[in-house]
Amino acid sequence: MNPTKALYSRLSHHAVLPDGVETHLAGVTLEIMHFEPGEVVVRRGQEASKAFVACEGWAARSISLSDGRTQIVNFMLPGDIFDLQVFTGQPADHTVRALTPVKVAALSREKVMEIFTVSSPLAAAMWWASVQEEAILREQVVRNGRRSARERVAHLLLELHERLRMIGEVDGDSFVLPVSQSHIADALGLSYVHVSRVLGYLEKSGFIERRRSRVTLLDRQALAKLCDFSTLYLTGGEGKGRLG
Amino acid sequence: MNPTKALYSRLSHHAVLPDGVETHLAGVTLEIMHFEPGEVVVRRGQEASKAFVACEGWAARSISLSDGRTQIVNFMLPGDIFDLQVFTGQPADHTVRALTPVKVAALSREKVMEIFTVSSPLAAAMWWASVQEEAILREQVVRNGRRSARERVAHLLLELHERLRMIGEVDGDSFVLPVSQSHIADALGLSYVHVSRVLGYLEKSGFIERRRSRVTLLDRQALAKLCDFSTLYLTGGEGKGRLG
DNA sequence: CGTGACATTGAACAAAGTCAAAAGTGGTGG
DNA sequence: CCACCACTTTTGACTTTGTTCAATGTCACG
Repeated sequence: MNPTKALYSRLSHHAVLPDGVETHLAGVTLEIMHFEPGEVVVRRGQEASKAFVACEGWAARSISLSDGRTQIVNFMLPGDIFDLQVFTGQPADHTVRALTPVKVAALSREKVMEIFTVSSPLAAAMWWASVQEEAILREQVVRNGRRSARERVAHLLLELHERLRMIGEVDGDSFVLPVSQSHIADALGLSYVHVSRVLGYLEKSGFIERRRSRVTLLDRQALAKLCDFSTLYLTGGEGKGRLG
Repeated sequence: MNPTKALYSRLSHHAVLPDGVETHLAGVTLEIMHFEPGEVVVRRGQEASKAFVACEGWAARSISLSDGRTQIVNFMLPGDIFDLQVFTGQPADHTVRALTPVKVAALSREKVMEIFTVSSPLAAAMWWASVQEEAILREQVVRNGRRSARERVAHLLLELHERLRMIGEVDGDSFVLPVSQSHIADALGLSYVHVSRVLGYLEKSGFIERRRSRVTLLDRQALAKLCDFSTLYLTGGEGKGRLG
């Protein structure tokens, strides 16, 4: 996906962006970078010098304990903006790693400033993106803290479906889940063995279907009920948010 | 605590704030609000119209499932700035509730804009605060996702100690923990019964001491080792972060 | 004193983890 | 095309961790 397009489609999904923004965006030159699965985009401890816009592929932000236990804090999908902390020049507290072949657009500190200067609606849109990212993070806390394994898996599937829907990467109720069960386990704070069991259960019970890495949600309603899923945190209510 | 002072001391702890900022801050009129324990500061679903600076007392941001299970997403201490999402005018995805008698300063959308306009270092400082809040949130995900009950409790105690230290509310290695074990349980994704057991264990093993609501960390080193605690996410490295 | 909220403790139970082995899956090179 | 490789997924047996239920204790405060 074209980086301008990825960013624009993501921002415009919830924000009423005024005309001309797309042009502003197009005017910002971006440095494109590629990463293969497993490669590190941002390393914990390194001072942040760039922000990123994901264009293609999946990446994960993770934090590891010294004994090797790893928690994936969130998945990053095309259109996601991350590491806007660039302003503070602090070392990253997390590592970002490509899960599939990934294309990202890098934004230097100056570029980000330029965006903020050039277009205040755009600045607001980035603020919006950061607010949404935090909401996703909060929901992740609830998911790992208060939901059972079944609920966690169902909830994650629904979240991913919704987020992918926003960027046009779903085919009806089905989408490609290009990560191993072990990654899902690291995101949900479970063992990969248990994730396998739960996915098996969801499939046998008719909630989902799996073919290769493609997942189909056979009954979104039932799944949502199973895990008390609400899209509030993703969409910010039914309508589009105001900006500016 | 004086709201200007709370905000200033919090911001200055990690940011090199230029002279004059304190004056700018003092110039911003703030609306002070009080809440008693249990009272709601921000209700889930309500459109955000104000941001807040906590001045005195503890509050908690929480999200509940429809069957009553509750997750405290984070504790809010004096100096914390929250709900800066005010810009987007979205409904809150969470509820903020006072845990002790609380004093907060409310900032209307216009006030926040004013702060951003009046002082760009101050704007940067607020950005910094929001970056730190996100880091705390990420660590919360790791804590609930990949740490054992013992580790979670120890980790939370160390985090609170550090955060309280930054605002001058510790007495050496001891501090007041003005919340019930049931609140701690809701923050850590555990049952309150188990929190009681773990605190009992930590006390019997000589890691901590409890007297009324005061906790003393008898061996911070050992506690930190027990739960793999690092202050990186709170302090952003050893030195002060750059801003602006 | 008595009351209500909070904390502790024990026993039975359930959920998820660990360990180990077998069975797919997909990619590569002969 | 097939054999081989590494990786991922599945499955079973067993263990561990934390929950639930219920009773008992403690403490501040009227």
